[in-house]
Amino acid sequence: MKEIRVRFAPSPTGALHIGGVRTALYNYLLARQHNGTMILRIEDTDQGRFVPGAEEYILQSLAWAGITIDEGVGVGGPHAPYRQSERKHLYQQYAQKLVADGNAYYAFDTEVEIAAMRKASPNAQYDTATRLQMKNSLTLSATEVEQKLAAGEKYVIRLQVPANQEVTLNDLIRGEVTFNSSQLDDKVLMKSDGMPTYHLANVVDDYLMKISHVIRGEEWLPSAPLHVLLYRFLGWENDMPQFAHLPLLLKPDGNGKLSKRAADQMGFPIFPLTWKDPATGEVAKGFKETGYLPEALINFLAFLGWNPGTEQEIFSMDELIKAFSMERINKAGAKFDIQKAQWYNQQYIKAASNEALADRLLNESGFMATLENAVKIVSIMKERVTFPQEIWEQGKFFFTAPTTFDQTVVSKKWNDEVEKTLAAFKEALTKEGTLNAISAKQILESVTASLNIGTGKIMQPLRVALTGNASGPDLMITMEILGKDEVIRRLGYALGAIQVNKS
RNA sequence: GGUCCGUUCGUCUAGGGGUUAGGACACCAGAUUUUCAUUCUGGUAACACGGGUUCGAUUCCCGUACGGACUACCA
Repeated sequence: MKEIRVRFAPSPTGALHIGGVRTALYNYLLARQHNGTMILRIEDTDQGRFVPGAEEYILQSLAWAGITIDEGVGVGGPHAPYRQSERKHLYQQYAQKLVADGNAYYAFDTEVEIAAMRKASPNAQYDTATRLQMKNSLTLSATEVEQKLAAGEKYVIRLQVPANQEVTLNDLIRGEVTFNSSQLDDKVLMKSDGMPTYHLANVVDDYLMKISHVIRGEEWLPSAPLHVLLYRFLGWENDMPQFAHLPLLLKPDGNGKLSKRAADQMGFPIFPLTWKDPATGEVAKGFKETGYLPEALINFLAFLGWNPGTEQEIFSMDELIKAFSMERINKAGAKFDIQKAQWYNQQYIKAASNEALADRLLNESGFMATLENAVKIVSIMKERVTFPQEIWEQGKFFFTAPTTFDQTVVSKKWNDEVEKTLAAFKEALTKEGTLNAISAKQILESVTASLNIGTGKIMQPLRVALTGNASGPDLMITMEILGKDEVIRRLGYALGAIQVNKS
């Protein structure tokens, strides 16, 4: 079998969209499964849309997601450079060959002239039907063309699409797809600024870089026959890569392509990392900063449009690599269900090591704790949260003594009897040595037994006194983490601050 | 408008000429838990429609409807 060489080829026009991450992922999965090569090529042929920082952002995003690049921008390789702007000199010769062979031509039309042609009839485009009314090397004499070129007049090179030919491509996901060439327009291959368009550049580069599979979004399907024609005219049809057009990621509600606007409305991220638009200064929070674990996001993304055919839902990257297959990619677009993403994240948080989570707590929460305590806090909190930061948001009381107390519990359960019991508990604690979850429970039980009060009556008030909250993790372990002195201190404060219900 | 692609629970999907149409998320109920969350158990819920082909179609074929993508000197 031919060596698998795939490429992810984004253009640096802004932050990498989550759909782009999935495209990169599928490419990566295929490459890794076959010991192939994953290539990153930057398609920056549109100088007008270049956004500073975008390329670096793409690199960082892929790295965060765990998608490693074997060859390309950032790592180099035998086909360098991998930035199309730096390959500019390569494309002209292929355009020239197409012109020489009668498969492309020079066109000198102005924007205004083209607009007028389009307006003239309903479905007009620059194609076999209209090209002879336009200003190009097909309608101008050879000397006129020479003169215009010599005079430095602006021109583009357009593909001369043959009339009425069936162009069929075998898409790995959709099977045979056939187009009639008469529907295709004479796409611009070389722009007037000397840069190639996407169509020429991607065909030339994929050929030169020996790409075996072009895996890209479905939005490219309509222009795929054009690319087939290009391979044919360039004499590369036998080396043409296999095409696979991926189903689109759709908005969660309604229809249409998932967009930043839709994501903003629904309140979830759409970029892997936080992105600050250099032009507007607008900041968009990323999946990473929202608290998504890269492994969870990848697992979720892999399942949007693909599934292993088994009932297993949790897959590590290595498992995905083993299980992945192009045949099992779906045809229909998939709505982006952020709730499922959250569920995945929750699963991965629960499975994450306490050490790793403790590390994040210590580094990101701004709270101080011993490593031992951090590990304990994380181990009881991680079962209860979806995102890492919720561990310290919901566990804030571990670090800061409460000054306000849950009013519902106070008004319903705080009374003289409770106060007496808590005071006795506090008293009993002072006589103890070290406090841990087991001894805390024993002391509490002996106090409640001696005062003849049900444990159930005291638990909620005790929790409120200690944490301010009506609910939370296991109270005995909470006390162990707080430590004896702190528990006594908080009890003392609560006893003084909370008003007894006089009734 | 034109071209192309698509259509199984609300969502992601499995399945495939004869099935109680399976799983997961979400939702609902119950159990467990000192609380909340977790966990466990159970439940509601789907083959877009119309023709064919067939003994039989959700599955194959053709239409229709609906949805989407594309329709730039953007990728």
